[in-house]
Amino acid sequence: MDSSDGKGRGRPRSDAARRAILDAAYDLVVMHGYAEVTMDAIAAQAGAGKQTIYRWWPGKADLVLDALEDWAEGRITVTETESLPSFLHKVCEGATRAGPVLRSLMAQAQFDAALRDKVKVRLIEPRREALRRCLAHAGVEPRHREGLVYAIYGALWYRLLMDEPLDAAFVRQMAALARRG
Amino acid sequence: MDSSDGKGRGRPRSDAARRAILDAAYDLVVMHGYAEVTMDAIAAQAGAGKQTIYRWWPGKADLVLDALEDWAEGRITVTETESLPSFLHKVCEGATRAGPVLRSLMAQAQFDAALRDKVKVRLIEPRREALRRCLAHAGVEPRHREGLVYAIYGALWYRLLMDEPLDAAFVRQMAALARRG
DNA sequence: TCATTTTCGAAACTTGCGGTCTCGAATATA
DNA sequence: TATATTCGAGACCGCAAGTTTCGAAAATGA
Repeated sequence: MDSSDGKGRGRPRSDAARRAILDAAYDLVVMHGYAEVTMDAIAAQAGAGKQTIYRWWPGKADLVLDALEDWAEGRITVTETESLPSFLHKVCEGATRAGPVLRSLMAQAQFDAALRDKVKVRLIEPRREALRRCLAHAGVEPRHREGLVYAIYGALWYRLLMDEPLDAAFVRQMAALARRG
Repeated sequence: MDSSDGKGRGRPRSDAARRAILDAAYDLVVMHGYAEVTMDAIAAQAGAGKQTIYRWWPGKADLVLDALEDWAEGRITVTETESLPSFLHKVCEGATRAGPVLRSLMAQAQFDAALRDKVKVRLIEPRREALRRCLAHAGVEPRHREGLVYAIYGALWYRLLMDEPLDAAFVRQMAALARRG
């Protein structure tokens, strides 16, 4: 995304097209899976030309990353003072809904170091930070927090990637892991 | 791999070609990364025809999975009575060495349910079982074991996929997680 | 008002790679 | 020696990512 809102001379960018493309990308990937969704299909679904996509996004993966963030916007309502089980429940719910998108992004990131950095900065790190605050608020000792962050988000991704459900049992398991100590 | 050692009539399968292909696949992927390695390159490096590859493996991903297992054979010498830190150290070492192969397999598995099942059965599950036994031997209470299996292997994969090192600090972190309780 | 600039949707085109097909030579059995 | 199957090699196909081209639309500015 290159806003370039610099008010040039020509026809301004169509924000409607931008929205349509983001929505089409997110919806199609959730429905059919990343690999099955072609750029032509996204363009067609959005009623846009492919060039309009490639002018603003460098490729499929970056588009889907933006689409995911756009979708998650506002939906991530983690209040500061939230119990760990409640936090985990919300995170698991969101991750399940956006599952196909998350998985495909993580997968593509393995073939593309630049994308991997973006995923890390924009998806991974902010959520780690949120969990750290939650653990702090839950009274977990500082020296145990970092290990728990890796254990919890690690297990979450591991299960997501291996098609194992992020259900209530899993939430209890992780909450129990944090509690003892 | 379809052994088909049924002693048919024609020319027998060249085991030298099989070995050369597996070695070429593993080496090339470790060196250059999965996405950069083409089937033509593997065939050329192995001095084999592409048809010889496709006769015995259904596709690139399955070939690489076999190549990984072939490489790991014998290298996984987890003795029954091993301390958890020692176990983790060995696992991290192996995972680091085979890192590019592991990552690409996990990535490809996100686009291919059949491959995902194979990875789970042949890579994931056996190692979970080994860790379970190790935790049992270390005296971890049964009700905590399953959560720890997910936490530890989850964190390991999470770090592997996010390019974070599986170093001594990580081993200590996970060992500490298992110890408290 | 009208030239200029930039975007738009649409579609043809290029490229690269996974995978298939074909071929003659090699190597086994019966 | 006839048959069957593999071998290496390379031409070939199909599909999707990404590029280029085109005429129309929508903004600026003189």
